[in-house]
Amino acid sequence: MTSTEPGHAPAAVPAPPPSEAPAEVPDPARAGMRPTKQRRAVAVALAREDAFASAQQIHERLSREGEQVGLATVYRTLSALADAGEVDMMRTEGGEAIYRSCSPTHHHHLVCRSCGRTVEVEGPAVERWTTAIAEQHGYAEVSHTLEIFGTCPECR
Amino acid sequence: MTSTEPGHAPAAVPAPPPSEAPAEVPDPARAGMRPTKQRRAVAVALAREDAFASAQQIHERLSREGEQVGLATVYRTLSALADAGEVDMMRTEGGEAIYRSCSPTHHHHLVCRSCGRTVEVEGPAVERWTTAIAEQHGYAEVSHTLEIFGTCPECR
DNA sequence: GCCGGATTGACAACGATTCTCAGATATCTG
DNA sequence: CAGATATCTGAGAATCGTTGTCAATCCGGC
Ligand SMILES: [Zn+2]
Ligand SMILES: [Zn+2]
Ligand SMILES: [Zn+2]
Ligand SMILES: [Zn+2]
Repeated sequence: MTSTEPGHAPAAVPAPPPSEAPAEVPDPARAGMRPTKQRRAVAVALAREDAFASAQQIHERLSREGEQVGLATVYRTLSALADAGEVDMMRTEGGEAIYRSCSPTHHHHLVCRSCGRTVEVEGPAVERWTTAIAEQHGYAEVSHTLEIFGTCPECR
Repeated sequence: MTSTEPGHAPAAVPAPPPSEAPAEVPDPARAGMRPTKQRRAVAVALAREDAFASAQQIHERLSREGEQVGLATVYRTLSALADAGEVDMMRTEGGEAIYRSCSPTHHHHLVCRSCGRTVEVEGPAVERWTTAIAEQHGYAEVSHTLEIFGTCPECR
């Protein structure tokens, strides 16, 4: 996992919040798209984000940091990465699409309603339950969505 | 619940899909809104629907059946009923808001990707799990969303 | 029936997302 | 490396679901 990091780790790191994993940078190429400068910029920007972000937010951040990427391109790139499974996509209560660079395995999210801080969670039991329920009712090709919302410790 | 039907039930009914509960009609009044003709029309239309429906769909159906209700009113009514908890609201993959008249208790949905046919499901274990996970991470005021998608028997 | 606040509806306004298409680029070929 | 070619980009127009505006209408209570 941290294998890409040069092994210079000092012993006294200030305890990086044990929670988050080192946000892997989504790879356009891996998604079968040409790795253009713009796409890489979007991927990197998203990887830096520690919460779900909308296309507009990413675009705004890129602009603010000098990276000139057209809004339409940001939309296209995020949408494509999501389709390819390189990033996770969910919708705000208002219906806006928001994206996040997550670990590659199937998981769900525990999201802070206030600051957006997100924890990835896994629930094998739930996975089994959804499949079982669906099959019980004769539904095939089962998939599901599951998100948990709450107010994180920092925000209380 | 079939009490509004005259009791002429022959023994050979084509097996009404044993699945569905008798869709209760959402009550505007119960939601603290004046029970106007338009609102009742929307409520009834929704209750008749056996799948999630969008504001536009409801509006279209009403128009087709003679009931003249402004599109804006349909939007306002559905949104208000949802806020009041009289109906369930979820979003399509495309972000469109869709509504359904459901049983009043907390539940989730098993939805057919193709025809929208919906089964209400309950999972006490999942409820407990989400709460536990959230508290484990220090998140408070926990809520969650969970939907299961698949292709129903009729659509295969 | 009459009054005042709630509701409606036609239409404008909005915000997010997608489309269009000419010009810039990445990749491939030789 | 140059040229051919398919892909990608960006600015702005266009879509689309949804909400805001506001005069006309309706509802419930007196
Ligand atoms: Zn994720
Ligand atoms: Zn928080
Ligand atoms: Zn429901
Ligand atoms: Zn179906």
